[in-house]
Amino acid sequence: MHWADVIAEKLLEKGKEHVVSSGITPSGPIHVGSMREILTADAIARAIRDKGGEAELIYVADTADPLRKVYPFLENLGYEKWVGYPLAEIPAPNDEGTYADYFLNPFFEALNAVGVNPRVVDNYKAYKEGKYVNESKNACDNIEKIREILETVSGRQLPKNWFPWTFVNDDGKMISGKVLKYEWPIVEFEDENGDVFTNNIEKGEGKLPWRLDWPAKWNVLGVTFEAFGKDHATKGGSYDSGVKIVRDIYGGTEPEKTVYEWINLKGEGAMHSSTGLAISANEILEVIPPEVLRWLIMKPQPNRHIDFDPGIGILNLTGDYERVELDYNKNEEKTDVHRAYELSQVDTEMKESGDLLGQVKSYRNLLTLVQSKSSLDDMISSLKRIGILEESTEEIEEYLGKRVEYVKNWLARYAPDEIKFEIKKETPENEFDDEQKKVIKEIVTEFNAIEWNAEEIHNSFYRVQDKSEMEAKKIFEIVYLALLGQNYGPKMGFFLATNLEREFVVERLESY
RNA sequence: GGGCCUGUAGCUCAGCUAGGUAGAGCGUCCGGCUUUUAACCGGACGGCCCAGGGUUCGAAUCCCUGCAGGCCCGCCA
Repeated sequence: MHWADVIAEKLLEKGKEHVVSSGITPSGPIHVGSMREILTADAIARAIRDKGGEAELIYVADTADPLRKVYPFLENLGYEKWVGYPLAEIPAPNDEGTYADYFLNPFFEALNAVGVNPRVVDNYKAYKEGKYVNESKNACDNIEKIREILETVSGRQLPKNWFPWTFVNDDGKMISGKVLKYEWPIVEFEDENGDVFTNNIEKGEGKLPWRLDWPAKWNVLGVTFEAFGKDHATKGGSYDSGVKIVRDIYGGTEPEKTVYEWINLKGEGAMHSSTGLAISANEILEVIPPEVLRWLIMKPQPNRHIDFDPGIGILNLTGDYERVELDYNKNEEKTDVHRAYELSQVDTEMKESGDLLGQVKSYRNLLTLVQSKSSLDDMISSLKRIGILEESTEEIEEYLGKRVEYVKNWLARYAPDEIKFEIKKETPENEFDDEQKKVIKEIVTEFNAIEWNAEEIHNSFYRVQDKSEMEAKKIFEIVYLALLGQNYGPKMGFFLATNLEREFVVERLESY
């Protein structure tokens, strides 16, 4: 059984209705690794619904968190002065809206593209609206109990004057301080300079510290399931303390959990936006279709790490997906791999085979097409000319246009050189010997005689092989050299028939 | 120091929750389709299931002890 179904069944044993929560702090560009959290949650929510349960997917944006430091991507933008302020109150790098929105909005676009539509909870607003009042009061009234929990579970010593609240000073900066006086909902405290401030907890001036904030979310939102990274799962970590706090302090229950592994950039290590070693979710969606991004995460078990290779690995990833797609449509009996394919669909309604363009839509074939033709119109008329496409509709053009964009972007940004080629406008310099020149003549003769389609072109290479006793491989090389200036290239039949006029090819060959 | 995950065919992994004669994809080799930027179809080769112990009629699967790799323990997914 697919992992999402296993978890869903376990959850359904406990009840029919579920709240599946996930969340990320929008402190920078939200990268592919972060996608794993919400896509894992989404898969489980879908699996619950598929089995007749009800599931609501919630995304908590931790906009109340302070900016921790000046990240590499913030250097020289004057963010030093904003360190310590809530992300919801800091201006965006482009000065339009808040810092949090600046990073959240593109992420929501990405979520929308991959078919994830959670209810968004803005944590900053939630505090301001008093959503956490009960939990905050319980926390402030039970300092000693909480102290004991945190000290036992995490094994660390809390400061003498520890108070379960992160304060803000009059500027709105989040600071630590020493409590002078507490009388719900007002807390009076002193910062390290001896300045005295008051916060009204009821009004969300300040927030609960993380270890209390997380279980408060569980309680307020009624979370029954959450997938989170292993940093929170360590023994004595925030999940462990959260369990005790939600039970003993807030009077609720902890959610079921799944711990997922990180996504590494192949050969470089875990993605991490603060070190710049990360590819954002949006960047990836410019290079592969959304269903393939889902596939990247749906296929492996959550507890296995994923090596993401944006280079040649993209060909394997897309090829893998396309192979399973064909297999899915062929087989009645569905395996876990097929289930992973279902969960990779952007629309929950399964479409009839995605066979809109047959083999042409394959990433690999489009690589050839894109590198040979300058415009979408050219591509479409080529496809029509050789009969792969009977008639172009608006739907097809839009579909093909999107796929072409992915491939173009990949070629420009990540593709290794071996994959790239260019049809040379000027005849490339080649020193062909007599034998090769003889073969060229025979190729020209063949090309002039045949019907200009993929199959015939291929056949002609083998006829020349028989006549000339030169290996077909060598003959292919000659033609690649003449057209591309390199001794390798895309599948010849499809390539020539689709992309080049017979006259052009013949003329080029005759010029040697 | 504490913890989590992983260790099964050359590679990537499934199988382990509820023990019952070892699986897939890719690669390799052979054959076919008149063959290619790492295409398609059929077949074959290929594994002391990390090691050692235990439970059991029976263990890749459960328990214990090691070893190796990755990672986490700072409100970093």
